Amino acid sequence: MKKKTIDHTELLLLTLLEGEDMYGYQIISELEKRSEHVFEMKEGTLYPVLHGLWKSGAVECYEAEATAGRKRKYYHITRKGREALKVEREEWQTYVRGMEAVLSYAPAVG
Amino acid sequence: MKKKTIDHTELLLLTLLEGEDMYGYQIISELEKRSEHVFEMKEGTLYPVLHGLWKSGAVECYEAEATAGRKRKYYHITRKGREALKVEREEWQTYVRGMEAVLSYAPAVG
DNA sequence: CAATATACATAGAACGACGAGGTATGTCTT
DNA sequence: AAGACATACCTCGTCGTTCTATGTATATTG
Repeated sequence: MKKKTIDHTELLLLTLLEGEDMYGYQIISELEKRSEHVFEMKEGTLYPVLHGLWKSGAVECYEAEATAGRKRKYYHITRKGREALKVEREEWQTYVRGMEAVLSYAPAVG
Repeated sequence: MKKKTIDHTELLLLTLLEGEDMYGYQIISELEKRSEHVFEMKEGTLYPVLHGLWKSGAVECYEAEATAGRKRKYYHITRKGREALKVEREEWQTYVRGMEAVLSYAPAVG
């Protein structure tokens, strides 16, 4: 546990994209904002995962120009992505339930 | 997120050992029991982590005979281990807080 | 015009967890 | 008594995930 990993990266990304289409850089700043500075995702983490989601069909991608020549790649969640999100959300809940059970364990009498 | 990782292994082990001294095999079965079958830690995961905790001084180790020639290695949490546990417990809580904040995010009005 | 922020991307290293394999003893069944 | 199964320990190699470091390019600000 030395390393501070973020984990559940896909769950976080799909959750953000469920609300609205976003581009990479925006995802990083939104994630930091919404998590109240708990998560500071690095670009080296984000882009490979994002591309993986695209390859698996969980997100679609389109380019848009912001100002002048500044190009952004927006990502849009697909039906497949929403299904994956549902599964991962349930896995997360199971995981937390397990952790809480162990952390707050009180042995049964006897 | 294909792989079902246990993660936070040290936190789980130290939590168990805070309650009572345990030996490896017992840790695995206790963990499965207390987590309501969410965690099925493998020996290939457990022993390296356990040895790491020993090397870092978080646990002490002693041998005891169970029945006949059956030998068990019991692990006992140290003061150092309790301190580490406290830190990891706080890190876990921070992590969960961040996750919950993102997962249940409702944008502020405006 | 240099520094900083935005915006994308990848390669290599580090680390965690697992699968597969190994050793040995005790117990239960047939 | 043999074989299967559970207990109990252990390690090595692999794989997946994340980070660090680095690279490119444009826009803004001092």
